[in-house]
Amino acid sequence: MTSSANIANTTNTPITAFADSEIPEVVIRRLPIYARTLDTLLSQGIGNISSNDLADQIGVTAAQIRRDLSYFGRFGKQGKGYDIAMLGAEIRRILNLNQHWDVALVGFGHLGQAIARYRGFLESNFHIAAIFDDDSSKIGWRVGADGLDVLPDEQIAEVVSQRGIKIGIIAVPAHAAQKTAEMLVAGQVVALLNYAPVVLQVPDSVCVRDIDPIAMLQSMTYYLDKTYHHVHAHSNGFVDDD
Amino acid sequence: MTSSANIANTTNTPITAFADSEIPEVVIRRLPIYARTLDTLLSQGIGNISSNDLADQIGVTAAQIRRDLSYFGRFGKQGKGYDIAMLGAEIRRILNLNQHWDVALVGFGHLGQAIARYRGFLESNFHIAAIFDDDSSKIGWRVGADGLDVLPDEQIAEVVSQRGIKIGIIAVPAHAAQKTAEMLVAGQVVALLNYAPVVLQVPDSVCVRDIDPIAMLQSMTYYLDKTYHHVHAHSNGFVDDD
DNA sequence: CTTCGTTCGTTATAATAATCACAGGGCGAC
DNA sequence: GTCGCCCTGTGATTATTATAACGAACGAAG
Repeated sequence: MTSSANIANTTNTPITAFADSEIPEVVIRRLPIYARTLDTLLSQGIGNISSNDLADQIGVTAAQIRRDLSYFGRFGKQGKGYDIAMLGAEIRRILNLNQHWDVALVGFGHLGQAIARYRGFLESNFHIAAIFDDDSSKIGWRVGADGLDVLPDEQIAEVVSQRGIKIGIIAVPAHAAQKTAEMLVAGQVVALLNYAPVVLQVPDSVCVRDIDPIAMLQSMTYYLDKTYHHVHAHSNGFVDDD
Repeated sequence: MTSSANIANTTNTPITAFADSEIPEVVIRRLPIYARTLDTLLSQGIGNISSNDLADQIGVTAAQIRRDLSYFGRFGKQGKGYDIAMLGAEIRRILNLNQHWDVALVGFGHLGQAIARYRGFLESNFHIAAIFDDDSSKIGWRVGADGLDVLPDEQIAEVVSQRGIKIGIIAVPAHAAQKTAEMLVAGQVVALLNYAPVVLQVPDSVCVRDIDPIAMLQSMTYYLDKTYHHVHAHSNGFVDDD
């Protein structure tokens, strides 16, 4: 059975099988932000923090943080707050961030190359272990420090399943995204990070996250125009009153 | 008063002033996907569609689509469904997508350059109208078809406010993101698309959307390991049983 | 040893969002 | 016309998520 991935990964009820746990998916999505914030605090030499102060840093309520964490255990001390190093480690353990995760990148155009070079990735616990493209002129390129070859996309399923890669990044044009998703799924990939502006149809067991900057901008202009519709100054100096 | 932007732009209740309308923000976030899907259908020569069929395409329920649209009016016909061209136009009107929006891009490293080149942007109704960087070696670069100059970031507030730019894209390293946000806000920008992995502290009146691929991956590995923790095949052919 | 201020974990409550379900409009067939 | 089917829009209901509130734990100070 196939169901399409949730819209822009917003609140949408995940009827999906990967999230049938008792812990709400929204909570899981907040954990990486908690972990990252704790890392920052730790690097500033701070040893512990109350849910209140942490909440201020992150922009949520203290109750939400305490509630979120309570799904997983009791990590704080009354009167004291949370030990930052310990809580960070706990969250990373919960999210399985203590291991490195191999990732397959499909699409090596501008976007794919930018992803491959992105410092955030290089510094993370995710490692691009295979790169694919359908453009024969790109096949065989040597990429990065570990000399990765760009492989033809027909090999996705075979290579990915052979290497046990469970995470795929889709950085292909919209028209090729669904096909790409299917090839990755055929190779037993169960998590997809999708940069293509399409709603992927994948089995319920596959977890999808969409990165969709245009949709984000478009959802913001809804609010924008409430105030800025009538007079819009352009860079040519003229004023455009529609 | 300043509040930090909501976590990863997930469900979080928007206490923020920009969203104090009666229409839920989650609904607004779905509209761009509806619009895009309708565009695709239209380009396939389909003239109208029922909420049921549209729901299948998008991966939501039909009731949700009907309910979402009902916030804005009555666009369908009983027994017939929605006229695709008309509904698409209505949604674009609601989202203020009928005008072009000038955008300021801050940060012209790998990421910023990839954004500037990204086809999705070029084809959208958003137009990069100013580019800033703090690296003096990049200042003065001529960029793109319209010969944009890369400007020093001290000029952000001045240039952005003078040109009436209301949308900013933050593509700077994490450590510079907060300062960048402040400069943009000082220039009267009211919508921020933030690629930096930090929670921005901005006034309630400013709308922020975060793009955070690492956080997305990290939230997916929570589910992954449930099944794939014990045996993790590496590309070297060995099997790593932790 | 007791008191006091602090802060957690958790239960109870409120707010939000999604779904159900159905009345009624619309259209084609006959 | 009227029957039957399809499909919308929306009130009612349920599910989910966030917030509030508070008892109990901890530690410092006297």
